[in-house]
Amino acid sequence: MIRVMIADDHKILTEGLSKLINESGLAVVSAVAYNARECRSLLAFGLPDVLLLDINLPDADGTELCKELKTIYPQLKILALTSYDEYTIIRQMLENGASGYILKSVMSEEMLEGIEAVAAGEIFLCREVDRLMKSQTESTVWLTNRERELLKLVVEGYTNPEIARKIFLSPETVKGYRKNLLLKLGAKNTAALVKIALEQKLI
Amino acid sequence: MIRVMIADDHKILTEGLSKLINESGLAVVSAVAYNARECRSLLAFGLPDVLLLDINLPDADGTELCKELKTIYPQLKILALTSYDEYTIIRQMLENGASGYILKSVMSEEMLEGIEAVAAGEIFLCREVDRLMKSQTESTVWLTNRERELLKLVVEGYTNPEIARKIFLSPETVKGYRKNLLLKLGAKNTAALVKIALEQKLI
DNA sequence: TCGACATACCCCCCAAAGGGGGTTTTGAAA
DNA sequence: TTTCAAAACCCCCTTTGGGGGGTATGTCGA
Repeated sequence: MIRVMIADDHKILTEGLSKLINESGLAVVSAVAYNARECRSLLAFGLPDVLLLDINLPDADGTELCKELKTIYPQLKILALTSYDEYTIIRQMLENGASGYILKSVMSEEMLEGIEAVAAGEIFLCREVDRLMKSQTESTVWLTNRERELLKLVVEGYTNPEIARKIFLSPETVKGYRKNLLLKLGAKNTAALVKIALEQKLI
Repeated sequence: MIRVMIADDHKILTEGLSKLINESGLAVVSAVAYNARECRSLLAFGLPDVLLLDINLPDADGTELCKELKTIYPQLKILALTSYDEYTIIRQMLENGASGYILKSVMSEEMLEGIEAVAAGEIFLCREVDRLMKSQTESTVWLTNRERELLKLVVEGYTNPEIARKIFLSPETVKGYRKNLLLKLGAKNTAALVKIALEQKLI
Protein backbone atom coordinates (compact mmCIF):
# COMPACT_ATOMS: atom_id res chain seq x y z
CA MET A 1 0.00 0.00 0.00
CA ILE A 2 1.46 3.35 -1.04
CA ARG A 3 1.28 6.07 1.60
CA VAL A 4 0.37 9.43 0.08
CA MET A 5 0.47 12.87 1.61
CA ILE A 6 -1.51 15.71 0.03
CA ALA A 7 -0.50 19.37 0.20
CA ASP A 8 -3.19 21.59 -1.29
CA ASP A 9 -5.18 24.51 0.06
CA HIS A 10 -8.35 23.53 -1.81
CA LYS A 11 -10.02 21.65 1.00
CA ILE A 12 -12.88 20.50 -1.19
CA LEU A 13 -10.38 18.92 -3.53
CA THR A 14 -8.40 17.23 -0.78
CA GLU A 15 -11.55 15.80 0.76
CA GLY A 16 -12.73 14.31 -2.50
CA LEU A 17 -9.23 13.27 -3.47
CA SER A 18 -8.70 11.43 -0.18
CA LYS A 19 -11.88 9.46 -0.77
CA LEU A 20 -10.80 8.56 -4.30
CA ILE A 21 -7.34 7.46 -3.26
CA ASN A 22 -8.46 5.49 -0.21
CA GLU A 23 -11.14 3.68 -2.19
CA SER A 24 -8.75 2.80 -4.99
CA GLY A 25 -7.09 0.02 -3.02
CA LEU A 26 -3.77 1.18 -4.40
CA ALA A 27 -2.83 3.81 -1.86
CA VAL A 28 -3.88 5.49 1.35
CA VAL A 29 -3.80 9.14 2.33
CA SER A 30 -1.61 9.35 5.40
CA ALA A 31 -1.77 13.10 5.89
CA VAL A 32 -3.19 16.30 4.44
CA ALA A 33 -1.59 19.74 4.65
CA TYR A 34 -3.38 22.96 3.68
CA ASN A 35 -0.28 25.10 3.47
CA ALA A 36 3.51 24.95 3.38
CA ARG A 37 3.93 25.32 7.11
CA GLU A 38 1.71 22.35 7.88
CA CYS A 39 3.41 20.41 5.11
CA ARG A 40 6.85 20.93 6.64
CA SER A 41 5.79 19.98 10.13
CA LEU A 42 3.88 16.89 9.02
CA LEU A 43 6.89 15.68 7.05
CA ALA A 44 9.03 16.02 10.14
CA PHE A 45 6.85 13.34 11.76
CA GLY A 46 7.50 10.85 9.01
CA LEU A 47 7.77 10.69 5.26
CA PRO A 48 5.04 9.34 2.98
CA ASP A 49 5.96 7.36 -0.13
CA VAL A 50 4.61 10.09 -2.36
CA LEU A 51 3.84 13.76 -1.73
CA LEU A 52 1.10 15.23 -3.93
CA LEU A 53 2.09 18.87 -4.06
CA ASP A 54 0.03 21.79 -5.34
CA ILE A 55 1.94 24.81 -6.65
CA ASN A 56 -0.04 27.78 -5.39
CA LEU A 57 -0.12 27.28 -1.68
CA PRO A 58 -1.14 30.36 0.30
CA ASP A 59 2.14 30.75 2.16
CA ALA A 60 4.76 29.53 -0.31
CA ASP A 61 5.71 29.15 -3.93
CA GLY A 62 5.33 25.47 -4.82
CA THR A 63 8.46 25.35 -6.97
CA GLU A 64 10.56 26.77 -4.15
CA LEU A 65 8.99 24.46 -1.60
CA CYS A 66 9.74 21.50 -3.85
CA LYS A 67 13.42 22.43 -4.03
CA GLU A 68 13.56 22.97 -0.29
CA LEU A 69 11.93 19.63 0.54
CA LYS A 70 14.14 17.71 -1.87
CA THR A 71 17.18 19.22 -0.19
CA ILE A 72 16.05 18.08 3.25
CA TYR A 73 14.59 14.73 2.14
CA PRO A 74 16.33 13.65 -1.08
CA GLN A 75 14.54 10.27 -1.00
CA LEU A 76 11.06 11.86 -0.94
CA LYS A 77 9.07 11.45 -4.17
CA ILE A 78 7.19 14.59 -5.10
CA LEU A 79 4.34 14.54 -7.59
CA ALA A 80 3.11 17.96 -8.66
CA LEU A 81 -0.69 18.17 -8.88
CA THR A 82 -1.77 21.54 -10.18
CA SER A 83 -3.71 23.38 -12.85
CA TYR A 84 -0.78 25.34 -14.30
CA ASP A 85 -0.04 24.13 -17.79
CA GLU A 86 2.77 26.59 -18.47
CA TYR A 87 6.03 25.26 -19.84
CA THR A 88 8.14 27.38 -17.51
CA ILE A 89 6.40 26.15 -14.38
CA ILE A 90 6.62 22.49 -15.37
CA ARG A 91 10.28 22.78 -16.29
CA GLN A 92 11.04 24.64 -13.07
CA MET A 93 9.28 21.97 -11.05
CA LEU A 94 11.18 19.11 -12.68
CA GLU A 95 14.50 20.95 -12.30
CA ASN A 96 13.67 21.39 -8.62
CA GLY A 97 13.40 17.66 -8.16
CA ALA A 98 9.76 16.74 -8.75
CA SER A 99 9.29 13.14 -9.87
CA GLY A 100 6.14 13.85 -11.81
CA TYR A 101 3.63 16.45 -12.95
CA ILE A 102 -0.11 15.94 -13.20
CA LEU A 103 -2.77 18.45 -14.18
CA LYS A 104 -5.93 18.69 -12.15
CA SER A 105 -7.85 18.20 -15.36
CA VAL A 106 -6.91 14.51 -15.59
CA MET A 107 -9.22 11.71 -14.46
CA SER A 108 -8.40 9.95 -11.21
CA GLU A 109 -7.16 6.80 -12.99
CA GLU A 110 -4.34 8.74 -14.59
CA MET A 111 -3.49 10.27 -11.25
CA LEU A 112 -3.36 6.85 -9.61
CA GLU A 113 -1.13 5.69 -12.45
CA GLY A 114 1.14 8.60 -11.63
CA ILE A 115 1.23 7.81 -7.91
CA GLU A 116 2.15 4.22 -8.69
CA ALA A 117 4.86 5.16 -11.18
CA VAL A 118 6.41 7.79 -8.94
CA ALA A 119 6.36 5.46 -5.91
CA ALA A 120 8.24 2.92 -8.05
CA GLY A 121 10.93 5.49 -8.72
CA GLU A 122 9.87 6.47 -12.23
CA ILE A 123 9.31 9.93 -13.68
CA PHE A 124 5.67 10.49 -14.58
CA LEU A 125 4.07 13.20 -16.69
CA CYS A 126 0.39 13.12 -17.53
CA ARG A 127 -0.29 12.80 -21.26
CA GLU A 128 -1.19 16.44 -21.79
CA VAL A 129 1.95 17.68 -20.06
CA ASP A 130 4.05 15.17 -21.94
CA ARG A 131 2.73 16.51 -25.25
CA LEU A 132 3.26 20.09 -24.12
CA MET A 133 6.87 19.51 -23.13
CA LYS A 134 7.71 17.82 -26.42
CA SER A 135 6.14 20.53 -28.51
CA GLN A 136 7.75 23.43 -26.69
CA THR A 137 11.32 22.34 -26.02
CA GLU A 138 12.70 23.98 -29.13
CA SER A 139 10.62 27.11 -29.45
CA THR A 140 10.47 28.37 -25.89
CA VAL A 141 12.95 30.89 -24.59
CA TRP A 142 14.77 30.30 -21.33
CA LEU A 143 16.00 33.31 -19.41
CA THR A 144 19.28 33.44 -17.52
CA ASN A 145 19.19 34.08 -13.79
CA ARG A 146 20.34 37.63 -14.24
CA GLU A 147 17.68 38.29 -16.86
CA ARG A 148 14.98 36.90 -14.62
CA GLU A 149 16.20 39.09 -11.79
CA LEU A 150 16.06 42.19 -14.00
CA LEU A 151 12.65 41.21 -15.33
CA LYS A 152 11.27 40.95 -11.81
CA LEU A 153 12.41 44.47 -11.02
CA VAL A 154 10.96 45.83 -14.24
CA VAL A 155 7.61 44.18 -13.45
CA GLU A 156 7.72 45.77 -9.99
CA GLY A 157 7.79 49.14 -11.72
CA TYR A 158 11.37 50.22 -11.06
CA THR A 159 12.98 52.52 -13.63
CA ASN A 160 16.41 51.86 -15.11
CA PRO A 161 18.27 54.24 -12.76
CA GLU A 162 16.46 52.72 -9.79
CA ILE A 163 17.31 49.19 -10.81
CA ALA A 164 20.90 50.22 -11.41
CA ARG A 165 21.22 51.62 -7.89
CA LYS A 166 19.46 48.62 -6.41
CA ILE A 167 21.74 45.95 -7.82
CA PHE A 168 24.88 48.03 -8.37
CA LEU A 169 24.99 48.13 -12.15
CA SER A 170 25.41 50.95 -14.60
CA PRO A 171 22.09 52.33 -15.87
CA GLU A 172 23.36 51.59 -19.36
CA THR A 173 23.78 47.93 -18.49
CA VAL A 174 20.26 47.77 -17.18
CA LYS A 175 19.11 49.32 -20.42
CA GLY A 176 20.99 46.66 -22.32
CA TYR A 177 19.31 43.85 -20.38
CA ARG A 178 15.98 45.44 -20.96
CA LYS A 179 16.49 45.66 -24.71
CA ASN A 180 17.46 42.02 -24.67
CA LEU A 181 14.38 41.00 -22.73
CA LEU A 182 12.13 42.80 -25.19
CA LEU A 183 13.88 40.97 -28.01
CA LYS A 184 13.87 37.55 -26.39
CA LEU A 185 10.24 37.66 -25.38
CA GLY A 186 9.08 39.41 -28.53
CA ALA A 187 7.52 42.33 -26.67
CA LYS A 188 7.22 45.72 -28.33
CA ASN A 189 7.40 47.71 -25.09
CA THR A 190 7.36 47.49 -21.31
CA ALA A 191 3.60 46.96 -21.08
CA ALA A 192 3.74 43.93 -23.37
CA LEU A 193 6.84 42.68 -21.58
CA VAL A 194 5.13 42.71 -18.19
CA LYS A 195 2.08 41.03 -19.66
CA ILE A 196 4.14 38.20 -21.16
CA ALA A 197 6.20 37.80 -18.00
CA LEU A 198 3.11 37.42 -15.83
CA GLU A 199 1.14 35.26 -18.24
CA GLN A 200 3.97 32.83 -18.82
CA LYS A 201 4.90 33.00 -15.15
CA LEU A 202 8.53 33.73 -15.94
CA ILE A 203 9.02 35.51 -12.65
CA MET B 1 -33.33 16.21 -3.02
CA ILE B 2 -31.52 19.10 -4.68
CA ARG B 3 -30.26 18.38 -8.19
CA VAL B 4 -26.81 19.85 -8.77
CA MET B 5 -24.89 20.26 -11.99
CA ILE B 6 -21.13 20.83 -11.89
CA ALA B 7 -19.18 22.79 -14.52
CA ASP B 8 -15.45 22.55 -13.88
CA ASP B 9 -12.54 21.41 -16.00
CA HIS B 10 -10.68 19.88 -13.04
CA LYS B 11 -11.85 16.33 -13.49
CA ILE B 12 -10.22 15.16 -10.28
CA LEU B 13 -12.18 17.75 -8.38
CA THR B 14 -15.49 16.92 -10.05
CA GLU B 15 -15.02 13.22 -9.33
CA GLY B 16 -14.35 13.80 -5.67
CA LEU B 17 -16.97 16.48 -5.41
CA SER B 18 -19.65 14.24 -6.92
CA LYS B 19 -18.90 11.61 -4.32
CA LEU B 20 -19.10 14.14 -1.51
CA ILE B 21 -22.39 15.59 -2.71
CA ASN B 22 -24.05 12.27 -3.44
CA GLU B 23 -23.07 10.87 -0.07
CA SER B 24 -24.31 13.93 1.79
CA GLY B 25 -27.96 12.94 1.46
CA LEU B 26 -28.75 16.56 0.73
CA ALA B 27 -28.23 16.70 -2.99
CA VAL B 28 -27.38 14.63 -6.05
CA VAL B 29 -25.11 15.43 -8.96
CA SER B 30 -27.30 15.24 -12.05
CA ALA B 31 -24.67 16.21 -14.61
CA VAL B 32 -21.02 17.21 -14.99
CA ALA B 33 -19.62 19.49 -17.69
CA TYR B 34 -15.89 19.97 -18.32
CA ASN B 35 -16.22 23.11 -20.40
CA ALA B 36 -18.67 25.81 -21.44
CA ARG B 37 -19.84 24.01 -24.57
CA GLU B 38 -20.79 20.89 -22.64
CA CYS B 39 -22.40 23.04 -19.99
CA ARG B 40 -24.63 24.80 -22.51
CA SER B 41 -25.76 21.61 -24.20
CA LEU B 42 -26.43 19.78 -20.94
CA LEU B 43 -28.55 22.68 -19.69
CA ALA B 44 -30.62 22.49 -22.86
CA PHE B 45 -31.67 18.99 -21.79
CA GLY B 46 -33.02 20.17 -18.49
CA LEU B 47 -32.14 22.52 -15.67
CA PRO B 48 -30.69 21.45 -12.33
CA ASP B 49 -31.71 23.24 -9.15
CA VAL B 50 -28.20 24.59 -8.70
CA LEU B 51 -25.30 25.00 -11.10
CA LEU B 52 -21.86 24.87 -9.49
CA LEU B 53 -19.83 27.00 -11.87
CA ASP B 54 -16.05 27.34 -12.01
CA ILE B 55 -14.67 30.59 -13.42
CA ASN B 56 -11.70 29.52 -15.50
CA LEU B 57 -13.16 27.06 -17.94
CA PRO B 58 -10.91 26.28 -20.91
CA ASP B 59 -13.26 27.67 -23.54
CA ALA B 60 -14.99 30.57 -21.82
CA ASP B 61 -14.73 33.26 -19.21
CA GLY B 62 -16.86 32.17 -16.24
CA THR B 63 -18.22 35.65 -15.55
CA GLU B 64 -19.41 36.00 -19.15
CA LEU B 65 -20.86 32.51 -19.16
CA CYS B 66 -22.77 33.31 -15.99
CA LYS B 67 -24.33 36.38 -17.54
CA GLU B 68 -25.20 34.45 -20.68
CA LEU B 69 -26.85 31.58 -18.81
CA LYS B 70 -28.85 33.89 -16.57
CA THR B 71 -30.19 35.64 -19.67
CA ILE B 72 -31.36 32.35 -21.19
CA TYR B 73 -32.51 30.75 -17.93
CA PRO B 74 -33.36 33.51 -15.44
CA GLN B 75 -34.70 30.97 -12.94
CA LEU B 76 -31.40 29.02 -12.83
CA LYS B 77 -29.47 29.35 -9.56
CA ILE B 78 -25.75 29.71 -10.16
CA LEU B 79 -23.25 29.12 -7.38
CA ALA B 80 -19.67 30.12 -8.24
CA LEU B 81 -17.10 27.61 -7.01
CA THR B 82 -13.60 28.84 -7.71
CA SER B 83 -10.26 29.69 -6.22
CA TYR B 84 -10.22 33.37 -7.22
CA ASP B 85 -10.46 35.52 -4.13
CA GLU B 86 -10.24 38.84 -5.97
CA TYR B 87 -12.79 41.50 -5.17
CA THR B 88 -13.30 42.43 -8.82
CA ILE B 89 -14.08 38.88 -9.88
CA ILE B 90 -16.54 38.29 -7.05
CA ARG B 91 -18.31 41.56 -7.67
CA GLN B 92 -18.45 40.87 -11.41
CA MET B 93 -19.89 37.44 -10.78
CA LEU B 94 -22.63 38.71 -8.47
CA GLU B 95 -23.49 41.53 -10.87
CA ASN B 96 -23.82 38.92 -13.60
CA GLY B 97 -26.48 37.09 -11.67
CA ALA B 98 -24.69 34.50 -9.54
CA SER B 99 -26.62 33.52 -6.41
CA GLY B 100 -23.53 32.66 -4.42
CA TYR B 101 -19.75 32.49 -4.32
CA ILE B 102 -17.70 29.77 -2.66
CA LEU B 103 -13.94 29.37 -2.58
CA LYS B 104 -12.44 25.99 -3.26
CA SER B 105 -10.59 26.32 0.01
CA VAL B 106 -13.74 25.78 2.08
CA MET B 107 -14.66 22.45 3.62
CA SER B 108 -17.46 20.47 2.03
CA GLU B 109 -19.92 21.28 4.82
CA GLU B 110 -19.80 24.94 3.97
CA MET B 111 -20.28 24.14 0.32
CA LEU B 112 -23.32 22.00 1.11
CA GLU B 113 -24.66 24.87 3.18
CA GLY B 114 -24.24 27.06 0.14
CA ILE B 115 -26.02 24.63 -2.16
CA GLU B 116 -28.93 24.45 0.25
CA ALA B 117 -29.16 28.21 0.69
CA VAL B 118 -28.95 28.96 -3.01
CA ALA B 119 -31.52 26.27 -3.86
CA ALA B 120 -33.85 27.95 -1.36
CA GLY B 121 -33.48 31.23 -3.23
CA GLU B 122 -31.03 32.92 -0.89
CA ILE B 123 -27.76 34.64 -1.70
CA PHE B 124 -24.79 32.77 -0.22
CA LEU B 125 -21.21 33.85 0.25
CA CYS B 126 -18.70 31.67 2.05
CA ARG B 127 -17.35 33.28 5.22
CA GLU B 128 -14.00 34.27 3.76
CA VAL B 129 -15.62 35.95 0.76
CA ASP B 130 -18.13 37.67 2.97
CA ARG B 131 -15.33 39.16 5.04
CA LEU B 132 -13.42 40.17 1.94
CA MET B 133 -16.40 41.97 0.40
CA LYS B 134 -17.12 43.90 3.58
CA SER B 135 -13.53 45.00 4.07
CA GLN B 136 -12.99 46.10 0.49
CA THR B 137 -16.19 47.89 -0.45
CA GLU B 138 -14.89 51.28 0.52
CA SER B 139 -11.26 51.06 -0.39
CA THR B 140 -11.37 49.33 -3.75
CA VAL B 141 -11.47 51.32 -6.94
CA TRP B 142 -13.98 50.55 -9.61
CA LEU B 143 -13.09 51.51 -13.16
CA THR B 144 -15.55 52.94 -15.65
CA ASN B 145 -16.17 51.01 -18.87
CA ARG B 146 -14.10 53.42 -20.87
CA GLU B 147 -11.21 53.19 -18.41
CA ARG B 148 -11.29 49.41 -18.52
CA GLU B 149 -11.26 49.56 -22.32
CA LEU B 150 -8.22 51.83 -22.32
CA LEU B 151 -6.49 49.71 -19.72
CA LYS B 152 -6.92 46.62 -21.87
CA LEU B 153 -5.24 48.33 -24.81
CA VAL B 154 -2.38 49.57 -22.63
CA VAL B 155 -1.83 46.04 -21.34
CA GLU B 156 -1.77 44.79 -24.92
CA GLY B 157 1.21 47.05 -25.52
CA TYR B 158 -0.36 49.75 -27.68
CA THR B 159 1.11 53.25 -27.45
CA ASN B 160 -1.00 56.36 -26.97
CA PRO B 161 -1.08 57.32 -30.68
CA GLU B 162 -2.00 53.74 -31.59
CA ILE B 163 -4.82 53.61 -29.08
CA ALA B 164 -6.05 56.99 -30.27
CA ARG B 165 -6.25 55.78 -33.87
CA LYS B 166 -7.87 52.51 -32.82
CA ILE B 167 -10.78 53.97 -30.91
CA PHE B 168 -10.97 57.39 -32.60
CA LEU B 169 -9.81 59.62 -29.78
CA SER B 170 -7.26 62.38 -29.59
CA PRO B 171 -3.84 61.18 -28.36
CA GLU B 172 -4.12 63.80 -25.66
CA THR B 173 -7.33 62.22 -24.39
CA VAL B 174 -5.69 58.84 -24.26
CA LYS B 175 -2.88 60.38 -22.29
CA GLY B 176 -5.41 61.84 -19.88
CA TYR B 177 -7.03 58.46 -19.29
CA ARG B 178 -3.67 56.93 -18.76
CA LYS B 179 -2.68 59.48 -16.15
CA ASN B 180 -5.95 58.84 -14.42
CA LEU B 181 -5.44 55.07 -14.42
CA LEU B 182 -2.01 55.48 -12.85
CA LEU B 183 -3.57 57.65 -10.18
CA LYS B 184 -6.60 55.44 -9.50
CA LEU B 185 -4.61 52.24 -9.26
CA GLY B 186 -1.66 53.81 -7.47
CA ALA B 187 0.86 52.70 -10.08
CA LYS B 188 4.04 54.67 -10.63
CA ASN B 189 4.43 53.73 -14.27
CA THR B 190 3.15 51.48 -17.06
CA ALA B 191 4.94 48.37 -15.80
CA ALA B 192 3.32 48.64 -12.38
CA LEU B 193 -0.01 49.46 -14.00
CA VAL B 194 0.02 46.30 -16.11
CA LYS B 195 1.06 44.25 -13.10
CA ILE B 196 -1.81 45.55 -10.98
CA ALA B 197 -4.31 45.15 -13.83
CA LEU B 198 -3.38 41.51 -14.36
CA GLU B 199 -3.05 40.62 -10.69
CA GLN B 200 -6.37 42.13 -9.69
CA LYS B 201 -7.93 40.81 -12.88
CA LEU B 202 -9.34 44.20 -13.79
CA ILE B 203 -9.31 43.36 -17.46
C1' DT C 1 42.24 26.94 -28.50
C1' DC C 2 38.16 28.24 -30.35
C1' DG C 3 33.56 29.51 -30.10
C1' DA C 4 29.45 30.18 -27.50
C1' DC C 5 27.41 32.47 -23.89
C1' DA C 6 26.65 35.30 -19.72
C1' DT C 7 27.75 39.41 -17.83
C1' DA C 8 28.70 44.22 -17.82
C1' DC C 9 29.62 48.40 -20.07
C1' DC C 10 29.17 52.67 -23.57
C1' DC C 11 27.45 56.12 -27.34
C1' DC C 12 23.75 58.75 -30.12
C1' DC C 13 18.99 60.00 -31.06
C1' DC C 14 14.14 60.45 -30.92
C1' DA C 15 9.68 58.79 -29.49
C1' DA C 16 6.85 57.78 -25.67
C1' DA C 17 5.51 58.38 -21.02
C1' DG C 18 4.55 61.05 -17.02
C1' DG C 19 3.77 65.46 -13.97
C1' DG C 20 1.67 69.71 -13.88
C1' DG C 21 -1.81 72.67 -15.10
C1' DG C 22 -6.26 73.32 -17.43
C1' DT C 23 -11.55 73.25 -20.49
C1' DT C 24 -16.06 71.63 -22.52
C1' DT C 25 -19.98 68.63 -23.34
C1' DT C 26 -23.29 65.48 -22.07
C1' DG C 27 -26.43 62.84 -19.62
C1' DA C 28 -28.46 61.15 -15.57
C1' DA C 29 -29.68 61.70 -10.85
C1' DA C 30 -31.09 64.94 -6.91
C1' DT D 1 -32.59 73.11 -12.61
C1' DT D 2 -28.68 72.47 -10.47
C1' DT D 3 -25.15 69.30 -9.51
C1' DC D 4 -22.07 65.73 -10.48
C1' DA D 5 -19.36 62.48 -12.79
C1' DA D 6 -17.87 60.52 -17.13
C1' DA D 7 -15.93 61.44 -21.30
C1' DA D 8 -13.25 64.04 -24.36
C1' DC D 9 -9.99 67.52 -25.17
C1' DC D 10 -5.55 70.70 -24.79
C1' DC D 11 -0.50 72.62 -23.68
C1' DC D 12 4.13 72.78 -21.43
C1' DC D 13 8.03 70.49 -19.84
C1' DT D 14 11.07 66.71 -18.11
C1' DT D 15 12.23 61.94 -17.59
C1' DT D 16 12.24 57.40 -19.28
C1' DG D 17 12.21 54.06 -22.80
C1' DG D 18 13.54 51.97 -27.04
C1' DG D 19 16.24 51.42 -31.72
C1' DG D 20 20.57 51.43 -33.55
C1' DG D 21 25.07 50.76 -33.13
C1' DG D 22 29.09 49.00 -30.39
C1' DT D 23 33.21 46.72 -26.68
C1' DA D 24 35.43 43.82 -22.99
C1' DT D 25 35.48 40.58 -19.76
C1' DG D 26 35.31 35.56 -17.98
C1' DT D 27 33.81 30.71 -18.04
C1' DC D 28 33.04 26.44 -19.88
C1' DG D 29 32.91 22.78 -22.84
C1' DA D 30 34.08 20.80 -27.44
